[in-house]
Amino acid sequence: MSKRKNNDKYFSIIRAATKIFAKKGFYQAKISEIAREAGVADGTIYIYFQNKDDILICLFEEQMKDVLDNMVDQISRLEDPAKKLERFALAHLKLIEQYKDMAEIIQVEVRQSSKFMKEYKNEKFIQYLDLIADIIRQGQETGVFRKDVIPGVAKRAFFGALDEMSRFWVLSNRKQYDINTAAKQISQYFLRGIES
Amino acid sequence: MSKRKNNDKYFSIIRAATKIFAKKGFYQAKISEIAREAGVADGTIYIYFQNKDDILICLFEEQMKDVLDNMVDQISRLEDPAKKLERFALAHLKLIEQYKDMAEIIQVEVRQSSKFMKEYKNEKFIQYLDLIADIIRQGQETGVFRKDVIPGVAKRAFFGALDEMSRFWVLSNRKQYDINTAAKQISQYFLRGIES
Amino acid sequence: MSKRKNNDKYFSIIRAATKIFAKKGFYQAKISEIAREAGVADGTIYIYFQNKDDILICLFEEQMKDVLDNMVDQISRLEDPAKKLERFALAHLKLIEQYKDMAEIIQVEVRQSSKFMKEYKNEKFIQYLDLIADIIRQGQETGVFRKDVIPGVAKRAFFGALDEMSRFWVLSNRKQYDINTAAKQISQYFLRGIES
Amino acid sequence: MSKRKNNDKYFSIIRAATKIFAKKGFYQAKISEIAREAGVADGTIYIYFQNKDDILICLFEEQMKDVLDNMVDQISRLEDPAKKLERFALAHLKLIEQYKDMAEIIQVEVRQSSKFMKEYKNEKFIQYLDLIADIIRQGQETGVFRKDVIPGVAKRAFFGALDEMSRFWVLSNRKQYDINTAAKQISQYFLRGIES
DNA sequence: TATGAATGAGAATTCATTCAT
DNA sequence: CATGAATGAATTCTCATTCAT
Repeated sequence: MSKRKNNDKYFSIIRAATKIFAKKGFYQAKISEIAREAGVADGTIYIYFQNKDDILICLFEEQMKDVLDNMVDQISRLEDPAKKLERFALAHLKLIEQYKDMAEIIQVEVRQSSKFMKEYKNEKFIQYLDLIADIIRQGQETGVFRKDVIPGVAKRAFFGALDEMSRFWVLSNRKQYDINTAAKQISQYFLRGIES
Repeated sequence: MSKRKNNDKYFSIIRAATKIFAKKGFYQAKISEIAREAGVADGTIYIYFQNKDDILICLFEEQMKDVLDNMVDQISRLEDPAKKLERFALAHLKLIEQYKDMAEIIQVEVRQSSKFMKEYKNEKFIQYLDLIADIIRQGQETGVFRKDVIPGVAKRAFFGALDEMSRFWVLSNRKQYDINTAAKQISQYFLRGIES
Repeated sequence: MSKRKNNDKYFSIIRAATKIFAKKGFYQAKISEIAREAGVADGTIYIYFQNKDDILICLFEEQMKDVLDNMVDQISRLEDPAKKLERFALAHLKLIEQYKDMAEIIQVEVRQSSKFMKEYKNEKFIQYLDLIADIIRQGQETGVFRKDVIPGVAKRAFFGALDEMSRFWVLSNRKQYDINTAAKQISQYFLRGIES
Repeated sequence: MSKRKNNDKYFSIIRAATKIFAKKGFYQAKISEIAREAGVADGTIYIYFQNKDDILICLFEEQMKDVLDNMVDQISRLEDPAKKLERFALAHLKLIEQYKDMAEIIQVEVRQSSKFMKEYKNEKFIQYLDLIADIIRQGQETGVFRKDVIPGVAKRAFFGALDEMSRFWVLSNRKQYDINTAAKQISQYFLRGIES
C-alpha cells in the first residue's frame, strides 16, 4: 500500500469529496469546499491527488472495492444460484442505502466517465456486473436457468432493474417502497423470467 | 405555436446543442461551440433561450415530446398487454438508436437534473415511465399479470432493464447484441416474471 | 429646424430616454427599454440619434433650452438685482420640480460629461450659470452688491447652494422643506452675504 | 483590524481603483485595468473585494474616514463658530485638492449611489454634512447666528457652494481662482448671510 | 422611414492549480 | 509535508449597433 494511503488526510479528502460531489455534482463542487470539509488546505489536496478528476476516480475505486468485497462475501456463502440472485438484489439495495452519497455519484457522475475521463476503465464496475453473469452461467450449468438466456444481456437487465429502483430512491430522497419488498419483487420477476 | 418556434434558428440550435452536449457533456460544451455548430452568433442563442440550462431543458422537452408521441402511437395499436410490453421494449431500443445523441444526454445529463435544475420537473420522463405502469395495471385487470406485482416497482424494473442495456450501447458505441434479440430477451424475462 | 425634429418620434424618444435615464442611469439604461417606452423599434432610434451618447446630449440640449428660456423670461421682467436673485432661486427649485427626471439626469449623468463625452461643451449649462454672474455684475454696477465679490465665484456659490438642495430632493424623493422656504432661506443668506 | 486590511494588496487595489475610476468613471473602468495598475492579477481583486461595486464602496469608506477625521480635527481646535465655518471652507477646498481623484469620484460616481447601490447608506458623507449643521446650531445657541436659519437647509447651501466650486476645479482641471480667495469669498457670503 | 432579428466584441467573474513560505 | 494567497485562462452572457426586408 502506498505511503500516501497510510495517511489519514487521504481518507479525509475522499470522505469529504464523496459528500460534496454527492450534494453538488462534480462540476459544481469546488476544491476549496472539499478542502474545508476535509479540514485541510486547498493545496494539500494536490499532494494526495493529481487533480480534481483524480479525486473522483480514487473515490470510486476505494469505495467500489469495499462494495465488491462485501457483495462477493455475501453471495459466496450461498450455493443455490436463485438464492444468490435474491441475495444480490437485497444486498445491492442495502449497499445503496449504506453508501448513499457514493450511489448518487455513480448515478450521475461516474456515468459521465466516458466523456470526461476517456481513459478510465471502470473495471470495478464491470467486475460487479460480472458477478451477476457468473451466477447466471452457474445456474445454466446446473440446469436451473434457461439455456437461451444470454448472460451478457441478463446481467444488464437485472442490474438495470435494481439500479433504476435505487436511482428513484437516491434522487427522490424518500423510499416509497420498503427495501425488502422492492428487492423481493425485482428478484422474483427476474427469477421467474429466467428459470427453466 | 409561438413565434420563436416557427423559427428555423430555434431548431438549428436545439439540433446543434443535442450534438455537442452528447459529445462533450453539458459542462464541457461551450456556448460558442453550439453557436458555431448551429451557424449562428453566440448572442443569437440568447434570443431563443434564456441561458445554457434552458437549452438543455428545451432540447429535452422537444425530443421527449416526439418520443412519447411515437411510443403512445405504437402501443395504442395493440390490445394485449403482453404484446404491448414486448413492443415497448423493441420500440424503446429503436428510439434509443434513432435519438442516439438525446439518449446519451438523458443517460448522463438529464439525470443530473435533481442537482442543477431543482425546479425542473421531468414530466415527460415520468409520463413515459407511466406508460409501462398503465400497461401493467391493464394486464392485472384482465388477469394476465399477477396481482401481487407492484406497478410502481415493476415499471422501474422494466425500464431500468432496457435502460441499462441502452446505456451500454450508448456509452460503448457498439452493439454487441442485436436490438431485436436484446428486446426479445428482456421482455421475455419480464413477461414470464409477472405473468399469472 | 431640422426635418427630423418635426417628427413626433424624435420627441417620443427624448421623453422616453429622459424617463429611463432618470430611473436607471445612463449606463444601466438599455436602448431597447427606451425604444419600448417610446413605442418605436430599436432600430428607429438610430434614425433620429447617432448613438446612445447622442440621445443624452440631445435630451439635455432640448430641455436646457426650455429651462434657460423660461428662466430668462422670468428674471428679465424684474429690475432689481436682489429681486432677480430671489426669483432665480425660487424659479430654479420650481424648475427642478417640474423637470424632475431631467434634474436627476443632470445630477448624476451630465456631470460625467467630462468623462464620457469629452468633446461635449455644456454650453447651455454655462449660459445658465452666467445668468447669475450677470445679475451680480449688474448689482455691482448699481452699487447694491459689494465690489469685492468675484462674480465667477459667487455664481457657483449661489448655484451650488441651490443645487445641493435640489440634489437632496431629487435623490431622496421627498421634500423635507417647502420649496418657498428653502428658496427664501438660500437667497437670503446669499443676498445678505453679498449686499453692500 | 481585519486580516485583509493588513494586506498591502488591499490598499494597492484601492489606490489603483481610485486613479482609474477618477480617470474613466466607474462604468468605463475595467477590472483588468485596475488590476494592472495595482500590479496584481485580475482574480486577486476578487480575494479582497466582492465585486466591482464593492471596490467603489470600500474606496469611498476608506478615504472618507480620513477626510472626516481630518476635518473634525481641524475644526475642533477652534471655539468660534464663525471661525469654524471659515476653516471648514478652506479645509474642504484643500482636501479636495489633496484627494483630487477621490473628489472626482464623489462628484460623478458616488452620487449615483441612489441608483447603483440602493442599499449603501452614505453615512460618512452624511456625517460630513452634519459637521456644518452642528457648527450652525452652536452659533445659534451662542447667539452669533440668526435663529431663523434652518440648519438642515443652511448646511446644504454651504456645502453646495463649496462643492460647486470644487466641481469646477475638479472637472476643468485648472484653478481659475486661488483656493484661499475662493474659500474666503464663500465663507464670507455665507457668514454675513447667517450672522445675527 | 421603420423594423427587430442578428451580430459579436467585450467584461466581470470563477476556480483549478501552483509555489513560496 | 502543509499552507493558502495568488494566478490568469477560460466562459457565460449582455447589449449597442447594423441592415435586409
